[in-house]
Amino acid sequence: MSANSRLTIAAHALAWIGLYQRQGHEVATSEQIATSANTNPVVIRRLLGELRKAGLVESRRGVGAGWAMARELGSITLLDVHQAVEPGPLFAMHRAAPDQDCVIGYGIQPAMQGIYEGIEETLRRELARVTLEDVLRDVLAAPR
Amino acid sequence: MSANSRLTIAAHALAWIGLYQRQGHEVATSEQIATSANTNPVVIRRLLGELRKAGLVESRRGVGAGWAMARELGSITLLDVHQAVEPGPLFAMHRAAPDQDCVIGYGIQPAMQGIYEGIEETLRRELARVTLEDVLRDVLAAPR
DNA sequence: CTAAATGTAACAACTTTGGTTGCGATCATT
DNA sequence: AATGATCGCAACCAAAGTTGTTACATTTAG
Repeated sequence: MSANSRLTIAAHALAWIGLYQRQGHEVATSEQIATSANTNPVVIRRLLGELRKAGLVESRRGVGAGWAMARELGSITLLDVHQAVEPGPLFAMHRAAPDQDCVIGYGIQPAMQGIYEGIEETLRRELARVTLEDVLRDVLAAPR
Repeated sequence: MSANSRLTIAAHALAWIGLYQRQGHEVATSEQIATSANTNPVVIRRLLGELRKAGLVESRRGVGAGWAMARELGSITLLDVHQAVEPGPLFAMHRAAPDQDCVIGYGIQPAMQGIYEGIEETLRRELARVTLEDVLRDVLAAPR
């Protein structure tokens, strides 16, 4: 699987905005976040754009533009973030439909879909147990 | 990600071999399995090659060549299969190291790694609950 | 010796991911 | 009204991963 870094970067950006606001600032810019995450501002804006669609952050344009949390860090879980930035299932089915004249080919997809559904439900439950407040706490707890 | 179909195809191949052997055959060929899975024999051989490295199947060459289970279906879990064919973590870190002079940039990776480790452990536990015997049963239980 | 299948390398097509550039739209401040 | 910083978004690119395909040497029972 091509593991990607979307969830990591999204959590990074949200923790950054959350901390920055607690330090008294109104909004954070994609440029500031990109510097911290060592990536391009457009990458950050793309991700934050999806998080805005999900209602997790807000953006302002014009003078004093930037990003702010739309909800408390403690009320947002990694599941919210994951669903906002990571579409699609964990495991894929066959690229081309298997042979329907074969017993295995006929039954394999419903079988695996049922199994995968249970696994993904467990994954969702686990992601939902971690809030951005937890993430920020862990980040700040790093030694030195 | 990019979700891929390795685990699905591997489970398909193993269920096919297992059922075929229960029907009294010694070995199954990559050609037969590829027909059922609607893919190329080389794709199947590649996957089975990794499963052989993991000790789940055996292969014979020469006349009467093909593949056979090395262990009982009931003793192999989807975790075994997953670990054999899907290397790497579920979630990736930043592509380039984040800014170590930033509090968030400094602490984000250890924080997320700790969180991800817990989630992946849960995923492993869940995969380990399903055996290939369960998969074959579900496959054969498909209606019609 | 032969035929059938594995083992493996090489390559192509396609998709995903992340990075980059460019530019119009926005808007508080002046 | 002009300005300048920033967002919003489209377009494009490079790198990597996935799957399919061809080719061919190797193996081995009969």
